[in-house]
Amino acid sequence: MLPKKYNALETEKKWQEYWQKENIYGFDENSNKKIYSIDTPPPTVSGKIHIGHIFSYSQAEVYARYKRMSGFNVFYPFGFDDNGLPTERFVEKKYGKKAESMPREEFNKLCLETTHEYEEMFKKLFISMGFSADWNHTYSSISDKAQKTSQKSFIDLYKKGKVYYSESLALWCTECKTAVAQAEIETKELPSRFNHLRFKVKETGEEIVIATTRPEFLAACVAVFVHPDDEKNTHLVGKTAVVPLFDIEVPIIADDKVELGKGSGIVMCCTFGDVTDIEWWKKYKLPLKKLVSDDGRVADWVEGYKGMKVEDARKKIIEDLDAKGYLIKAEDLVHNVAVHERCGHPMELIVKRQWFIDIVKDRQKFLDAGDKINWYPAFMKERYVNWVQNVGWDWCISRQRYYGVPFPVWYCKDCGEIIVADEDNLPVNPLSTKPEHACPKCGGKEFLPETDVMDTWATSSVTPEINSGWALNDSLFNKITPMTMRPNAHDIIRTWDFYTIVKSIYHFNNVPWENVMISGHVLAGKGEKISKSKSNSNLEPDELRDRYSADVVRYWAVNGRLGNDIILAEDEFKNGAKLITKLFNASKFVLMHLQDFDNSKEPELLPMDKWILAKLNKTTEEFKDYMEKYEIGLGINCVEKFFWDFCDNYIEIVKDRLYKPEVHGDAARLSGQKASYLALLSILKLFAPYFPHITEEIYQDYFAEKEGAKSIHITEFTDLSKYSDDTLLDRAEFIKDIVAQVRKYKSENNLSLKTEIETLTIKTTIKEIEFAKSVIGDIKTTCSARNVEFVESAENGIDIKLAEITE
RNA sequence: GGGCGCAUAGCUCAGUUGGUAGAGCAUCUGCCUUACAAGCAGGCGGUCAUAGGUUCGAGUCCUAUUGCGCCCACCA
Repeated sequence: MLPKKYNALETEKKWQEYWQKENIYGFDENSNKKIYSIDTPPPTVSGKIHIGHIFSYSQAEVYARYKRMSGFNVFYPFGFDDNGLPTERFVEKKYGKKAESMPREEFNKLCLETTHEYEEMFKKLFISMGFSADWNHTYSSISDKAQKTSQKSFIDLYKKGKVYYSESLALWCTECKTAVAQAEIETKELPSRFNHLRFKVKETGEEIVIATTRPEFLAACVAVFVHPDDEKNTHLVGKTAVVPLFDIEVPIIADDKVELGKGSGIVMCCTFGDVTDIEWWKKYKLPLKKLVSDDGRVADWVEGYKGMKVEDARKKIIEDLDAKGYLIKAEDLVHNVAVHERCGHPMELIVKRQWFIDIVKDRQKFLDAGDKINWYPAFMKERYVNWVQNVGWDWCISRQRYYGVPFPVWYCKDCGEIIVADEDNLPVNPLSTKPEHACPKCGGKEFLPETDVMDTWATSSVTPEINSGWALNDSLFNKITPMTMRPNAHDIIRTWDFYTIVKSIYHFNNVPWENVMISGHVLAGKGEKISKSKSNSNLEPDELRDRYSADVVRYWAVNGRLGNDIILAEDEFKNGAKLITKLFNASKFVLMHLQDFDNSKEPELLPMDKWILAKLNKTTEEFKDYMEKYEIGLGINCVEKFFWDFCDNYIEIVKDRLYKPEVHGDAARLSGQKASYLALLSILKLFAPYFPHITEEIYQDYFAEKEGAKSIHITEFTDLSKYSDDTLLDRAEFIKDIVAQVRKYKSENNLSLKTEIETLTIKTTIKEIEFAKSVIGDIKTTCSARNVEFVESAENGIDIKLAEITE
């Protein structure tokens, strides 16, 4: 028997342990059921799990449960992204030590230990939220399996000519001292100054004014540009400009990339202050002057400023220019600067050997792949398309860092030939091993290992391959790929989704998944991201779970529109809490009356009993329609709506029949029992994906024994299609309407709902009367009416004659 | 500058083939009703951002405008 009150915390823990022990959610490789595979996002192990994670992950979780109960063999792994720069920065911050301050091996060991500790915490939290992942299929991006997969991916792309090693321009973070990819850049508004500088034209001695925000690049100035249509300045074209302070002579060139009307209309081109500089440098084959070094300092060849940090050099050069009269004026301005998303530091452009994956050339292929995937919600596809169309750089995958998947690569010490590891030997660490054979080009036997590690996305972009055991030649690979669904939040469409598509297209010429389910973000306020500094400990996932229960938090997480950001408002948890309480109480009522029920009996059902099942059948159909469109919020909405109808109307209607067989007869009671049994069981199943704990509690209390399943979560939704009856649905609405009118009458007259009515006169059309007469017993008990009369009328209405109050 | 989303009750949000505006919270009135007072019944509260258009009918479709947000580009 269910207790009087539901103790969520205790109950939830109990069933979580049971599910683990009984391996309820394990993926069955030998099953004949159709497979539904999910490419679960591995959360980055670089801090804690916030409510935004729970929000997003719960949506996919509910979907996994829905598919499992729809008869699919669900492959739902779980992973952790625990390598690369985010992890390094996290560990550096936690211990207050920089990676370069200790031996590489020591640092890597520290990273590994720290991440494992956090992964355990993450896992516990997700389990406590009722996640039905198959915890036997967990993966970590630093594991041997992931490294092997990632290296195999690299080698495959290398062989296919899609990976290249080149000394070319890279986006460089002087704070993290590594190259980064375009996708890792954010824009930030930073204050700056527009400095108007005096240049001289060598041939005529004329003075020209050039405005720049980065005067420290003067020494690396390689040309000056004007717009070809700028009549004011076209006479300068072909002449030579003299750079102040440094007396460097550079050509003046016309190019329509110059923006008319900005500054003086004359621009300097340095290597490299911004992206336009690169374009001009390439287009006009200008010389290369490397001004910024790896650590963000001015190069040694720049007299007077060498070794200074770029920001310091900027200050000093402005002073120097001013002192010598070259600075005409300076305006303060705020402009958008490209910064590294991990550290917020402004990016530099430098030339250095890096490993790249060739993506720009194949944009169209990636766009085509995007077309083949179903995006839920559909408009999120636009973000993908928008990003792919604008990708301007090949994907730089090498990072001059320490903790990550190593490149399976050595270089011949003699001739520089690139030696790639043998696939059979993966994973390899070139730092501690050597190639098996001499250099194929020169026969050299000495090698230099590649010391860089791969970008963390280079590994997380092969999660379908890691999960399916591609690198292990696992039979699972063909079974579960392409995966059925990829869930993630919209911020990583441009990174995780895009890169995963790139890899899949290059490796298999196929899409990685059939469907993408995109979630929104949880915001702290309007347009305000949840950040660590703002996060309120009251609204941490574990706090919310303890206060409201995991089922309630899950309800909150799915109850919105797919893909939409939501503002965290604690009031919204009350909605779910209320529903849970109601579900428990209603179940308690139904089960109380089912203790002597024999489910094998098939009684002829009374009209209102048929009605509730017909209505539930319709609800189930609607539910499934929404779910197939990944609209899990709308799915539960329609179930919830039905459930309140069930409580407010059906239970009230059937109540008296269940309590008093001596008055209404055993057949009337049995009919009510049958309908109640089926209805509650179906309701529990429909709620089960959302509220896995309370539904299991109720199922185990009564239904498990009758139905014979080990858990409600491995049953399938009840098929009630034989009760489908649209005419009955209409007819029954009329009965509900009578009950509502009676309730309103009593409420308006300040009467208790159980106040007895001597005669209830129902005025309506002949058509409605017919049906109403067939359920007259139910009307009497629900309204507490001794007599019910019918009067034929064009308009619906009721008359009430109260019973005399007898003391 | 390009792309996308949002605008509905005091608050937070639903409303998906166009058909009489919904929920929770808040507020007011009443009710101990053999599941539930952490409850139940009922009330108050909305020219569905604005202006046009399509339609017998528009919160829903189209066009324009305004405000807010996100992504991308720009960063001399």
